[in-house]
Amino acid sequence: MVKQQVEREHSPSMEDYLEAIAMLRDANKAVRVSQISRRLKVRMPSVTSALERLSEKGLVVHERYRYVELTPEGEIVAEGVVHRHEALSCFFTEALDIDRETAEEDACKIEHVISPLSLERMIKFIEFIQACPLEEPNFPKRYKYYLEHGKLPEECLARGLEKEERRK
Amino acid sequence: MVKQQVEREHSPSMEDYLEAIAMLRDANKAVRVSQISRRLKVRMPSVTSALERLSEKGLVVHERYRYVELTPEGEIVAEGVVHRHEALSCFFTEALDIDRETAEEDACKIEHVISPLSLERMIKFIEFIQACPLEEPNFPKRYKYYLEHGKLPEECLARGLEKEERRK
DNA sequence: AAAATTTGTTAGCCTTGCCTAACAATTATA
DNA sequence: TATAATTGTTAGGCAAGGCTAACAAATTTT
Repeated sequence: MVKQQVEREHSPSMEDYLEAIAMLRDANKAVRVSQISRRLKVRMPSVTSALERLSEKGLVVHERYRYVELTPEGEIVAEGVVHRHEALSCFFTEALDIDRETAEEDACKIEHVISPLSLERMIKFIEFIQACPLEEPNFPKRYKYYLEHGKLPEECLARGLEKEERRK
Repeated sequence: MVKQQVEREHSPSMEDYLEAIAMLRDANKAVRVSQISRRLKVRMPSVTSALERLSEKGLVVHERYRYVELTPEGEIVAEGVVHRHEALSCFFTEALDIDRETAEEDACKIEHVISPLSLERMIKFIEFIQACPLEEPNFPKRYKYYLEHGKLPEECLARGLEKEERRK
């Protein structure tokens, strides 16, 4: 709790709309009110009014009854959201071994509130475990073993103990 | 982002109030409107009206001009929030090596949206790295080295290569 | 091209959750 | 104990962001 110093530029809701628009466009779908509505599971009038608010902020262009487009600035914001989303969902699946669906759901929520630092660290973390593939059992394997058995694999403990012994 | 199937029981705001009440009480401070107001950085009338909403849901007891208390049910909800908060802030500091302040801020936001599964995995993850202390350089050290130098420590790579060699 | 369907908008309502201003109760102080 | 200071409440406002109902434009079908 305790409020953050700097208020976020855009609300979670606005970020969701921008993200949805960017992703529909990237999927080569016409970006229409109905598409956004379906994707975000809100009714069309909610989309219309959201687009109005986004227009006022200069983030989208939308003529009545026509397609929706991002402005260059909207593009930048959307890109940021998508990037956070992808990093988070990757972290959840790769680092924490969470199923894709849950990972996506959590990413959708957390992308709106996570700090740049924490996000950066999650990305570094993924890099880190990907840089460890030579060790056997490597990081993800050991972690999965721990998830399943509640302890580290034998050989891993053994290796640790060896070192302990040697130290004496 | 695609809505979650199950709507959260209580809003982030309500959870913040419950958490604040529990923590003030645990700090042996009188739980008064003014205290909550200070802690959450909202004005007193906002607290009064929030308490009214919480009363209606049977989560707090609050007589006009008097102290605030949690009901048994409010207690359970508050406990859940505090638990999520602590697990998250621990994960950020211990696993990702993030400074306490940022960790707290992020925990405050994410505690309201994270799924039970992801939370559980973060907890397991902390257990996992704490179960690795025998290896040298151990997990947190290697991770910190990676953060600072952008690569794994020499000896770590060397060990990996040895194994590669042996395999040939 | 007329009719039917789909899509989009407008108007208007509702809840949440914050705010300020004004007032009331409580507590502390002279 | 009377007054001052603090604390809390009430009343009322406002923005965000959702909704439905009714209507209008666009598109598709006949």
